[in-house]
Amino acid sequence: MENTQLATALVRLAHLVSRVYGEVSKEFEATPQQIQLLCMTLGGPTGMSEMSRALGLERSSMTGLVDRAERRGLVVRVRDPHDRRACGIELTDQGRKIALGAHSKVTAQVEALVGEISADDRERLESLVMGIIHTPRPTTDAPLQT
Amino acid sequence: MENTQLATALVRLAHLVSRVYGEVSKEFEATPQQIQLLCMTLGGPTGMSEMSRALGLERSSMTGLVDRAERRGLVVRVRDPHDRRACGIELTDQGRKIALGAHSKVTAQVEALVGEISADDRERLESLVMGIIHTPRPTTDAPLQT
DNA sequence: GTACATTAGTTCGCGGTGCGAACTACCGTC
DNA sequence: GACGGTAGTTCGCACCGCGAACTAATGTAC
Repeated sequence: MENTQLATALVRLAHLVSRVYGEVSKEFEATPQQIQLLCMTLGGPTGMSEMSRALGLERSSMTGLVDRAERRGLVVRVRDPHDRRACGIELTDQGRKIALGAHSKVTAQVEALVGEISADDRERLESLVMGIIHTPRPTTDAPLQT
Repeated sequence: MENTQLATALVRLAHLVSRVYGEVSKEFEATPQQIQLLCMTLGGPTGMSEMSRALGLERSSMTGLVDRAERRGLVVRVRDPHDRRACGIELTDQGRKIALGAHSKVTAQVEALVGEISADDRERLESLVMGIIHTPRPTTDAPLQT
């Protein structure tokens, strides 16, 4: 039987990263999903459909998430000049501030999770994980930004 | 400035693992949190407090999660013979069946995420990730089972 | 140009989820 | 026995995600 310890370890690691999101979002009086949305929007206005694919959400869930973020003054919907059906999601000043701050915190705390490892180990780990996340997959999952 | 690519890569990996949970839980007509609860309970009856710590949830959230799982016939609450305040959570036959099935599926799909890597790389990755998850932390986070 | 298929996003109903305050029952310590 | 602490629950609230059904708009074939 194949060794399943790697899979179990990756699940636990994922859980630790989730907890980082939980803690950081509390600091910014937001929810993990809101922080995820804001960080993803740092790269510039993005369409609802593209974001829902990237986040693995149904379109209706995306609508709700953006509604709540908009209601808090963190994002605004902007018209797509080329497609009247579509709209882009853009950060407000407050949203951008929170996105940048949360991004830094999440990064710092995930780095803290990794802890003190040698430069060789670090490079190897990064290379292996990058290999995993960049492997093409059948389902559409656009690269997720933090 | 320190390289943040590792942190970003780990966040993306965590997201991929979350999506695995999402997909597997749909197959078993459950939610990711319910699957997480059931898998954790495979190791035998566990107290609410211990589980809430392991899952990073408030006690009231644990109560709700167990309520819903119990209502679905997946777990039962059992009295603690030594402490009338406490109760243990135990899997029903149906719950155990789902837990075992989901655990296999999650493991297989996380393995599929990892993909084809050399035995050396695989061993190295496992070692590095195990190092991360077993590093002691200030907050109590009991080891999480899948 | 028109008809049809498809896409983008929204609305609605539903159930699940998580938090925190406040509470009760119980245990441990002095 | 009194008191502090623990285990778990209740309650109110807001957030979250899904899927069916819908409208508006775009793209494609004829």
